[in-house]
Amino acid sequence: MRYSKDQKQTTRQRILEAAGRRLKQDGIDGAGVASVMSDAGLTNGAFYGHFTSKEDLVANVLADQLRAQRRGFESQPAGRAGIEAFIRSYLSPQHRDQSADGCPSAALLDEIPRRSPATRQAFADELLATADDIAARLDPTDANAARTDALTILGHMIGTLQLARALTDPDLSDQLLTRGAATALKLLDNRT
Amino acid sequence: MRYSKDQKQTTRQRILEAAGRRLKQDGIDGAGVASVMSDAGLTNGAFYGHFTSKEDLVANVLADQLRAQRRGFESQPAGRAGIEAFIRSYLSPQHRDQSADGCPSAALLDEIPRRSPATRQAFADELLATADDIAARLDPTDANAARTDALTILGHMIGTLQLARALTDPDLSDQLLTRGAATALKLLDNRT
DNA sequence: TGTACATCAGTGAACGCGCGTTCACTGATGTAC
DNA sequence: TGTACATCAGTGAACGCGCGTTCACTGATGTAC
Repeated sequence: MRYSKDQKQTTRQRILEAAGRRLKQDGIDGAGVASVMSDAGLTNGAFYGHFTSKEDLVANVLADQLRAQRRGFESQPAGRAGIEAFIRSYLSPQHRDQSADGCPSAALLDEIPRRSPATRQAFADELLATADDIAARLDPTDANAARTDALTILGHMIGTLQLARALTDPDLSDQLLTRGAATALKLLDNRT
Repeated sequence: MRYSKDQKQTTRQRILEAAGRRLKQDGIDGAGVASVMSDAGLTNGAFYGHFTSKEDLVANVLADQLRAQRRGFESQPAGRAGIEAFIRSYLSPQHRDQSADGCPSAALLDEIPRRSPATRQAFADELLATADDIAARLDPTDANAARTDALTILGHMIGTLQLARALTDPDLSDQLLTRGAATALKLLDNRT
């Protein structure tokens, strides 16, 4: 069958989104091409019309997910208030309980160093773009120091969320999220 | 062949150690039973004389790795100085570059929530034991608040190390480690 | 003390299965005349 | 405008491979007599 003009791009995006959810839910190694394609309402074979390999998909999914997250951050209120809103929603029980819809870094960060150089670079580039978005609100006068501070806050948030997800005691996990968010806010205002 | 009295225990420990390195290097899904056994100098078949399944191995490896890390922490100087030494060595370039010999949480934390309930519980129990060790040095008078603070510091350290490993720019990664360590020490002394 | 046997940690080939990937094919739509 | 053909996104069966797991077997050592 032949489809309308931008059908292929639409399908590609559908695969990327289905893959985003699958990878974040099951891990990169745990998410098979067949299940991703099935989630996207397609069959195996169509995959290689859109991506050259699973690793090519992984790189594109990570970039796509990080861009989507960045768009979410950019839509927050300007300045410090936007960072605060981002931190509070990031370290919320909802985010903890909805990995498939959540931050790709929290779901997959420790798997990144094991991927191909191209995948690692795609991830690093997009993550730095997010860090720079945060940095621009932290301190527009010293981009370099602000970037490192933004990365430090991101690392703190990612590690806290991962740990909250790993704990089996729900009350303790809630307490960690609350404490972690308070700490992140403190890092915002006390950067020296 | 029949072996000396505690040969089996020794072999089991050898498998656990080989598996620890493999899992931390290749991820849980990425580390096969055959390669673990080969690393331990054994063949496939012997595996099931020691563990009932790969998942059984995973739970035991995580517990074993966390206990070993805790022993390392306990051998540090007493009090705050010991925590400081722990933080500095944790957020060092050496630790970043030697995942196989390093912290199991940094290598595997985002994979824990996808494992079986028994594995998750084993991980959570041993991690909390470490958190309580740290907490005891933070504030012996309020164990509950200190535990949450210890978890917050641990989450911060784990996320920072993971992020430093994921960055492709070595200078930026170094800066993040330095900044992350300074921040961790600040969290130590400024717990309110 | 010497011999026969039982034990059991470890061997290594084989199992079914799902993985990533390939490829001959389909068939609805756009294009040419 | 109507018909014939080319295009190409998607189908679905098949490929080799490595996975976790099973199992009949080996053979050095401990035990019994």
